Amino acid sequence: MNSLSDPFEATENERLAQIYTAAAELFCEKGFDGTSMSAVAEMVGITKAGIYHFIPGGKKDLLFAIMSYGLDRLDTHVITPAHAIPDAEERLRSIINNHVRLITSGSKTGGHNPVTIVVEEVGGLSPTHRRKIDQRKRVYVELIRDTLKQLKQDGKLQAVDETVAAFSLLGIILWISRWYDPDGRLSAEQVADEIMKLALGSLLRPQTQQAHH
Amino acid sequence: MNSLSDPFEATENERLAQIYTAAAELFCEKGFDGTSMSAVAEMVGITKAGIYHFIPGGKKDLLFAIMSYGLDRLDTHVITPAHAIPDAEERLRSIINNHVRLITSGSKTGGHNPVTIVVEEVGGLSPTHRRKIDQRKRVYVELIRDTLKQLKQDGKLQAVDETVAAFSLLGIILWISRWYDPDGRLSAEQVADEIMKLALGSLLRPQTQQAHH
DNA sequence: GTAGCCTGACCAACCGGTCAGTAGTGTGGT
DNA sequence: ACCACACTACTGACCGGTTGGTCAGGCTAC
Repeated sequence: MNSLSDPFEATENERLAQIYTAAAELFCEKGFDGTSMSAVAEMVGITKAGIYHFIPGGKKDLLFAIMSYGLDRLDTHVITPAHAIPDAEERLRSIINNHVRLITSGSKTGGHNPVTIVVEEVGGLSPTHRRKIDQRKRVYVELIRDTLKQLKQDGKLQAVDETVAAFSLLGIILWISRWYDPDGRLSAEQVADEIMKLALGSLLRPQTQQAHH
Repeated sequence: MNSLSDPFEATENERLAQIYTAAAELFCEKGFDGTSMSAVAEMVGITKAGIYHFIPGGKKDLLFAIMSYGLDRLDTHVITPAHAIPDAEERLRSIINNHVRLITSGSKTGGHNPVTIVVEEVGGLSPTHRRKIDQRKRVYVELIRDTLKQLKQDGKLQAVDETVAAFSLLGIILWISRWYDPDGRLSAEQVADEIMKLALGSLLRPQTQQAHH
């Protein structure tokens, strides 16, 4: 997707990784329009002109790169593992668990992570970039919806609309970053367990629910 | 709350109502920082200086007024009716139903409504205004959580954490405005029904669930 | 020497906000 | 009937400051 592979964790191109990390943090904190290039530069420790030496495309390309990275993380940690699971119920459990942990673990590393930025700030993208981002998001939604449809074919799904159920599940998960406090009463594991209980409780038919360890 | 009562529906002070409506639409569309005063003025049909004749407090006060109006709508359509219902299960049904309909009906009137703006853009407020908005939001969360606690005392609640459940319910509802299409396959009533099914399915214990007409 | 990294000075455009002034409208006095 | 006054609604010009972005050149390191 990006010309550079995983810029956030690169050991070479250290400056580039610093820029992406700083921009991601500031975009999450103050929003895309509320963050200036000078602010990003200051956090990295160089001049604004220095930023444009590494990011020739400017601010919009920065946003696109960060969103792409967030979706890359979703791909590797949630979507790809899910594709390897044939059983629908097991796949749904995997999706919920991995996505919740992706968000809660991200908020532990000093605030916000690039995974949550993808949701908002789509307006700051160029039409071409926006189409790419939107399509990747749609792929994820369809993964969830297809899993629910398969669950229905297996006779395990309650009498609910799959589309509404898929979006509701997404709403629960994406909302976590707004209220979860890693130093609070509940650990990330507890939150993941509770979300799992809630989601499966409303989706699976009672007789098919079974305890999981 | 505001020095002017319900500026969005006032027949007098027509210009003021126009300004609030235009600003709410633009803030939802492009974000607070992404919207300029000139843009608001242009949509209303007057000059930027003309805006400051009606909104002496400037941009921040505009945002605060719009958020307050959104919370006013939540108060009158969701919170106040809920307080009148002593039974916890019935009260929960009322909250879900009214809040979902408030959001779906709002998106029918030409895009976004001020109810959804309250969630984001809190960073644009002054500390004093932010405290007021945050406190009103907290009141609503506690209404839901208290209702769940009472449900637990009644023995109707499944074995779930009330806080996580309350936030998850909020996540489902607030996320609706991001995907609901009033011209789409599902009507507002159908969406409300589906959400109700999903939410109650994960919260109420099976033996206590009963069909509602 | 030359290639990559980075700076300081600079640019037009735009930001939120101010202000003097004006057109129109109604009011009161005579 | 007429004028003087006041008030509201609004404009156009303008302010200092900041924005995203550029560019010529300097400083290393190989």
